[in-house]
Amino acid sequence: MSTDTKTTSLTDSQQEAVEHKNGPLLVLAGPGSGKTTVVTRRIANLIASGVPPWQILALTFTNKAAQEMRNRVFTLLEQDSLHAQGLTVSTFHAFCARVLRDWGERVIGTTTFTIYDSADQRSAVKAAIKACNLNDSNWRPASVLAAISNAKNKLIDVDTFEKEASDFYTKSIAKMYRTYDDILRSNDAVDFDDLLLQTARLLERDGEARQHLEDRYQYVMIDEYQDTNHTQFVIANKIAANHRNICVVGDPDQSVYAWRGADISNILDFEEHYGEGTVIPLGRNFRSTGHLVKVAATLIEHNKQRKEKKLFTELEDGNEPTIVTLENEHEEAESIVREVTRLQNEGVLLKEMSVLYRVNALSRVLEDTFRKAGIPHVVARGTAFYDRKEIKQAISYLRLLVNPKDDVAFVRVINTPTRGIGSTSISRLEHLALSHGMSLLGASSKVSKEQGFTARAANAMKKFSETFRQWQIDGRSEESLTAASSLADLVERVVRESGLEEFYSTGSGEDDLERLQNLGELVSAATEFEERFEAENEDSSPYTPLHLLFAFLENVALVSDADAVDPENGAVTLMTLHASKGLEFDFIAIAGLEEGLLPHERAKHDDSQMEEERRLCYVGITRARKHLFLTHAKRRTQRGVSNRTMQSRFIQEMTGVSITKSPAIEPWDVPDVVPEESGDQTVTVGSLVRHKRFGLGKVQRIIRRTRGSTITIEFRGGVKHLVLEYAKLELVSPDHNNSVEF
DNA sequence: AACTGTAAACTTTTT
DNA sequence: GTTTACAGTT
Repeated sequence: MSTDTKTTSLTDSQQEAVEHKNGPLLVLAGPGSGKTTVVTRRIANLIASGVPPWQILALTFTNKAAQEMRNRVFTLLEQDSLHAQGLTVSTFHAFCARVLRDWGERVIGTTTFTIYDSADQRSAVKAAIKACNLNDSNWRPASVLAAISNAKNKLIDVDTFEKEASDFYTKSIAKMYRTYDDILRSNDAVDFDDLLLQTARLLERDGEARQHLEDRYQYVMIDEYQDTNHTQFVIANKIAANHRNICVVGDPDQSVYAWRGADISNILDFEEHYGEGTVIPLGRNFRSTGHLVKVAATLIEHNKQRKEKKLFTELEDGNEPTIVTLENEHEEAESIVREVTRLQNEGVLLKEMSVLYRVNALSRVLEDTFRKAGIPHVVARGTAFYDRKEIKQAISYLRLLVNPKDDVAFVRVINTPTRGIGSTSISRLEHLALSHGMSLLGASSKVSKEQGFTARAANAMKKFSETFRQWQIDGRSEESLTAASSLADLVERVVRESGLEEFYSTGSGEDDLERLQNLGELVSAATEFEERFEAENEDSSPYTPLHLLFAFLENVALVSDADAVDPENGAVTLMTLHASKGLEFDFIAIAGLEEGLLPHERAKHDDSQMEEERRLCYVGITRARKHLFLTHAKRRTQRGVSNRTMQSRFIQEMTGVSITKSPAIEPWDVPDVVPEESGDQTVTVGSLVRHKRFGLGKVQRIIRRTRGSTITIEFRGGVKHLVLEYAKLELVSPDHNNSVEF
């Protein structure tokens, strides 16, 4: 809630939570109950009552949540002209990364580790499966990884896992778990789960580290406590073991991450864990109008494994939620776009509207429809930029620069762009590195023809390692310490001297120009990061470019989709239900309320998973302040095939409260928001057409078939042969001979 | 070694 | 409908 100031009045329970100082405290905060207000005011209150800010640790799940909390505490404190110097507000993962930067030597043997993303994890686990001589068609990387991740979330390290393994399956996993971890260790790398697991192990095993951290953080706060896993519980619990000043905030009804190892008993058993703890329920909803609160409450009451909790509001009844049945996903998207337009005319701002869905795959049709209608929109995908091929390549160069032991990064870049080093040369190098106990980059400087390398490969490898040596020397140089943009300079230099820039500027590929621009954007991102970093660390000693690069890469590794939600831009936000947790909008549309989608197919045969789906729906509904628009389509095309659907059981469960069911839209009722591009338009030889990716082009030739007609078009970047039905061409100027229908 | 085209798997949700 | 893996070709 943006209206938060020190003078806003609080309810008695809110007040009690804010003033609670010592001892364990659980705040059971229903949706819209002013949770963030309570947490931020409590922090401000602690500081005002004399607690030094650096003794306070507040943990969240996303960077965005951390940032918002930090900002609001700062705002509160400024009015009292106090300082928040040293206050730690961070995500669990970023906090653990920082702890391991200080103490990592004792658990993982290094403090300068690289954080592996899911693609890196995949490479590592594939290597592990191979090293264990197991068949990788029986052992799919994804499921092995899931098993390992599961163990790590439950604080089961390799040794423990091995001891407990009894059957063939578990023993095989144990073997791969060990090999996988060995690979990570020899590469000086950790995965996401390791950040938590290794921190927990540190706290359990190392008295000195534990002492240091519990002395430093006298007050611990955890947001979204229902989403913590066992490992996170142990981390918080160890830090707070002695002073017991732990305050957790959460709502069991909003627990939607059990699939990722979140352990709901953490919040349910809080009172058992901390005998004399205080529990404060916040049930009054300040966010949503009456009808919406009622629908949400009615739905969640269908969950059986649930602590009964009253959810109520004193706001007016407001609008009734609308449920609409549509023929297919295109009509669905159109109906949402129309509703957005209608509300926009009523004065609701686009940035106060959001469209939610169960799976990312649903975003495509919605996106297309919004684009065609010309309505500003953003898809919340913070990770998308860093998933791009060219960005991954550049990042791999940078990672190898700060961590020469990162063999996964080495393999990714040694021959991109191509330098005449193929798979045989690489496996030869791998053997060489293994027998000398060296990293691949280290070994690459030592190759010679005598070891069986071709002259071309040997020279290319030597040149490659020499480039890195030079970057390292310059990255450590004291000279650039005072330079205003040392990090951006370094990134730019790596992009250039790695050959990536040249590769994409001279390449013949159609999206090369875009890729080149993205590389430019990476440099801008580095500049931005550098400015922010320096503003936040003003009084620290100057950093070398390599130090900055280290921090930049850590930042890149820990971005999430939810971080991309920017309330400042005037656009409708499209995102998954999961990503919407913790946010609120005037208008919420939820698409795809169908069996198999919401609830998802995989939850159908498991009661507790089904309840999680219901909670997910509940989370979505409770994001809305004033308008709720629920849709389902009778047919939906997924993976290229159209299927009949059944409406979600959740729709039935919500009836009994006021709901407006709009009839399906009749064909003649479809407004002109979405002009069909094809229709009766024709493309002919000589026509000017526009293609989404290739741009403008001239039609040279058309080969007609009943299905799959091919069309030859001359674009600026070259001649292309496309299948007419799929090309999604836009006619720019028609020509009237030899016409062909779309 | 590098490039090209086709088969197959894929989709739940994410730090 | 998209991405990745692999096989075949130059």
